[in-house]
This record gives sequence, structure tokens and C-alpha cells, in this order.
Amino acid sequence: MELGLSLGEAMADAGRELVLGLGMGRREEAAVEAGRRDHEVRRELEFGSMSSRCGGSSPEPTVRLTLLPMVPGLGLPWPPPPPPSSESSECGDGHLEASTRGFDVNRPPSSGGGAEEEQDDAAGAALSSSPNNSAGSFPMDDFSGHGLGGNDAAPGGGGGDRSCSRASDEDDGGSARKKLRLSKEQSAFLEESFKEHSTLNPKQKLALAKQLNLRPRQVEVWFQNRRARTKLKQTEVDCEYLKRCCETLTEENRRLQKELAELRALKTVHPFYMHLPATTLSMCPSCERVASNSAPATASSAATSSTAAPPAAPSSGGIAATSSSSAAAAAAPDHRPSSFAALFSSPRGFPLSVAPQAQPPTSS
DNA sequence: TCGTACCAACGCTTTACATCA
DNA sequence: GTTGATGTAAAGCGTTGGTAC
Repeated sequence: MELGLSLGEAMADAGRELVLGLGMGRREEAAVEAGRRDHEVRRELEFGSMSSRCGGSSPEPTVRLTLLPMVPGLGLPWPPPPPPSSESSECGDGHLEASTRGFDVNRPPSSGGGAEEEQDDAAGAALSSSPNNSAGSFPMDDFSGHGLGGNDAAPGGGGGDRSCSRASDEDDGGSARKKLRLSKEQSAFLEESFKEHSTLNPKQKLALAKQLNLRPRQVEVWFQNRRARTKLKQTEVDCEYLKRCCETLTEENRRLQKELAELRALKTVHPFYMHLPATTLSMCPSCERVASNSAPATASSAATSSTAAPPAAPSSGGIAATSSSSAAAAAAPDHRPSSFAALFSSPRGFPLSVAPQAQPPTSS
């Protein structure tokens, strides 16, 4: 007979505690705090108890669904982790060594000082002025064993890496935008960096660009795209979670409604039960007990009905719960008539967005 | 203290290109 | 060799937060 009350409690919790965080840290200061905050990121869905009640009449009110963290470094199951970075660092050395030979057209300006944009522009200027910037002068299928900057193939021929093609959009007015494919090592290194922090401050960007022999703008764009991919994946995961939760709750709601109908039918057959569940089928949202546990609420409701409502007052018709609860509400001004029963009987499932009414200060 | 302009970084969307079946 | 689908680097645009005045 506590079924309705438990359901209402769960729904109230669902409306109050549904938390779905999809935001990501942004801006530089957010990047500073990313390490601390990302560990706090939790996407939690707290619905009314469904799985716990499916197994029986457990009073456990809620079930917590903790979604996957957004940042891959926090355990995101996609995509598969890249190869260890130790190899990448070695490749990076080789890459830098190769870059000193002047093969890589993505080579940033030699000096790391100055503002980021200045360096970016300087890099673009350097690239545009480089005679090695011919976009079509490299074989696109020759990148399989390259170092970080893909320059391991440099001895085989200048500009043998896929990452060299970016230069073409900055020379001759940038009319032709040549597609760049980062080497596997570069991508792996960037992935490792992304695991540590999904956003970059200018210093990190410059260091990464220098290490990978890319332009800072390339690193920035890569991180932007990577964040977008992460968000897209997370959105898909969240959508799947929500879909499953919705299906489960819908099924649970259907089952509970069926059970409620059976109980009501039972009541009409056996009027003796009319007194017992009088207050359990209607929940007062202004009662704090309701939100915490069903048992005290039931007890208090029973007490209220026993004191306010005449014990020997059989209703002439309708559901005893409604009449009795109305009588109790009339006797106790603090208790407003509940609208949850109507919500529960709604065929539209559960009111996820229903926020519980604020409890007015009691006069007593 | 408030309003405004400027700048940098970001997210979102689109485009263009490379790759693969 | 051609073609469509897919992945992704890069550009464009608007938004936002910080800073200087």
C-alpha cells in the first residue's frame, strides 16, 4: 500500500535531482582549473528508484546513474588509447633533429619568444616564403613510419610527410587550401596532451607546436576539433543513457500503474481496506518526510488520518483515499492536496521536469 | 561605478580534402 | 579507375570574458 507514496517520492527526487552536466571547461582560466575540475566532473542522473523496486518493494528511493566522464583521460571508453608517448618523445627528438635540416615546411619560427599570434603570423610568413611549400610536391601515401613530425622520411626526399601540405594555404593568397593529415605520432602525442588537459594555454600551445613541429594555430585547431569530437561522443553517450533511462522508467511507470489499478480494483471488492491505505495513495509534496522515506510519511499520514478523520466514517462512494486525504488536508491547513496522483496517472510517463513545491513556513 | 571598445579564446558550423570500401 | 561515405584539418562567424579607457 506504500506503492503510490514511494513512486511519488521517487518522482519528486527525479524532478529535483536530475543533473546532467554537459558543459566543458573553456577559456584559459578554465584550463588552469581543468585538472582540478575535470576530476569533479560527474554526470549523474538521479531518477526515482526503478531497478531497486523492480526486484520488490525496497524502500530505496533513488538510483544513481553516473555517466562517463567527458575527458578521455578520465576514463572515457572511446577512442582506444594511442600508443605510449615514450615512443613519441623519441620520435619528437628525431623529428626536431630532422626539422633542423629544413625539410619540414611546417617548421615554426626558430625563436619561441614573442606573442603567440606574432609567432603564428611569423610562422605563416616563414612558410609562405619557403620554397619548400609546394603543396603537391609530396607523396601522400608515404607517411607510415614517420617520426613525430613525420620527418623521419625526410632523408628519402624533402616534404615526404602528409603534414607538410598545410603550408599551401598561406602562400599565394591562400586561395588553395590543401588538406593536412597529421602523422600518427603527431596525433598520438596530441592525444596524450589532450588527456592531460583539454585546453591549452599559450605556453603549452607553443611548446606543443614546437615539439611537434607544427604551427601553434594547427595545435589550436586540433584541440578545438578534438574538443568538438569529445563533446559529440559524450552527447551520444548521454543520449543513449537518457534513452535507456526513459525506456526503463516508462516501463516501470506502466507496471506501477497496472499495479495501482489492481489495488484499486481490490479496494472496491474489499471495502475493509478503505481505511488502511487512506493516505498512502496521495502524497503531500509539502511534507519533508515524503522526500526522504516512505515509511515515516506513511506513519505520519496514518496518524494524521487517524486523528483528523473520523475513524468510523465510511465514504459512500469513490476512492477512500481521496476523501480521507481531503479530510486530512482540510483538518490540517499545512497539508495541501497533492497533485502527484494526477501526475502519476498521466500516461506520459514520469514528470522529470516537475520541481517540488517549496514548502511554506509552518505557522507552528 | 558604469559603459564602451578592443582583444583573445572559445564553440559551432561549414568547407575542403584525404582515405577507404 | 570511379564513386560515395566517412573522417578530419581548417576557416568563418558569433559569443564570451578580461582589460583598458
